[in-house]
Amino acid sequence: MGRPKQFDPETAVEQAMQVFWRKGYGCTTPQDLVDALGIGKGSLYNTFGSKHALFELSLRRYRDTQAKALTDLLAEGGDSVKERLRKGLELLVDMDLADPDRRGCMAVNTAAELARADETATELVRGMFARTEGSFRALIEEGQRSGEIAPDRDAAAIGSLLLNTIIGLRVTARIADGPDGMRRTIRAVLDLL
Amino acid sequence: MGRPKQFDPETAVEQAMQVFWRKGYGCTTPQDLVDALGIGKGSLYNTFGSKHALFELSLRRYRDTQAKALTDLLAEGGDSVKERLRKGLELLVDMDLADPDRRGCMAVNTAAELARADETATELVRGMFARTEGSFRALIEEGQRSGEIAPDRDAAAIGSLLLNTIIGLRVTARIADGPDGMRRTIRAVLDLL
DNA sequence: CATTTTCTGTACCCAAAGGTCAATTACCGA
DNA sequence: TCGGTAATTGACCTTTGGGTACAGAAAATG
Repeated sequence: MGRPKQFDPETAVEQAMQVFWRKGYGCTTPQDLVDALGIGKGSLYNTFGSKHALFELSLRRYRDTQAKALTDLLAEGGDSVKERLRKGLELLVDMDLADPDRRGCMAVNTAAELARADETATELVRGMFARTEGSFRALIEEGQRSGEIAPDRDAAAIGSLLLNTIIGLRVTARIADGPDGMRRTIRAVLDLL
Repeated sequence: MGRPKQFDPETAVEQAMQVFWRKGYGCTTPQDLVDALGIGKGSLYNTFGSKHALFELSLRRYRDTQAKALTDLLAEGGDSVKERLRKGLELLVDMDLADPDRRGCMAVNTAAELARADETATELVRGMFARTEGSFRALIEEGQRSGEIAPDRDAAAIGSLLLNTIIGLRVTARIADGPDGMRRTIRAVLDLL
């Protein structure tokens, strides 16, 4: 009962996520959000309570859409493990560089901006990183079972290395002026596998 | 002539750098700076002109002290190349984790926060990254000359990989709850060399 | 239709950001 | 010792941040 919302909260969170992703938490103002969501400040605070609460929802949404897309991509069968790795990394770089705002990864940006200052956000980022690391590790283990990767390699360590690699790549995506350095990085890491 | 400054500007920049490093540019307020430098707001603006100008000085100072320390460390002779690499990476991780504020790397944090919004800062960060990448590459080439590293490896690509590795590590340092993941990453990257 | 309940838009609020500006103070050289 | 110059202090200013309060609007229920 009562008056129904004139806007879709999920859509609003999606739009808020885009803003936070581009500007970071600190540099996003209530005005930015009001403009982007196309609703009044009253509705915004009535629905979400605070800028921080909306940020948390945005970060969760990022996890459930963007971060999930990466793990799905890696889990997809078809090619060989190494080929999937190569495609995944290159797709990531291409997407990051194609973004006109060069936002990189929202989780990485949040880690750099809010670690130690926002425990909830930090924990969400930790979770995303752990999940991605697990996907990489599973992929390596699959490669070991199929004989594509030497079985004496430490799959967990290589998983950590691969997670670390994409974190670095997505920071670099924010400032790189071209794809060359990042492609070299990908080449090096794949050659070493 | 005229009244001499009651404070040392270099010391002030150093203190400002510590604040910006910890809080980032956006979250540092004039009040924070006034408190940390122990001078009045008038003196601050009279001497440095603006928050942004002081930030730029701080970032340059970071480059000339912190970033330089890393390249110096890598250039130091003595051990074998791989040993120097291992020591350099482990020292970096230990230092980052020992920092009670877990500030990570100011250049990396700046890239995540200000890329696209502050061209001067972005350019400074690019410069630091390029210099570090060059140091790594030089180290690899030294290892190739000494026969420690296979000469058919692409030294530039491995340099990119190593730069990318420490960028990732220093983001991770901000949120990691322990050293294990980072140590695994180091182990993996060294094993692969 | 009246009522209840929730949403919406506008006005408003306080603190702080980022900075400016006299008035004052301290030094240097003549 | 005194004038000129530059640094300092602290009050002040405007805008914005982040949010609240409220009056009215629009539905579900009876």
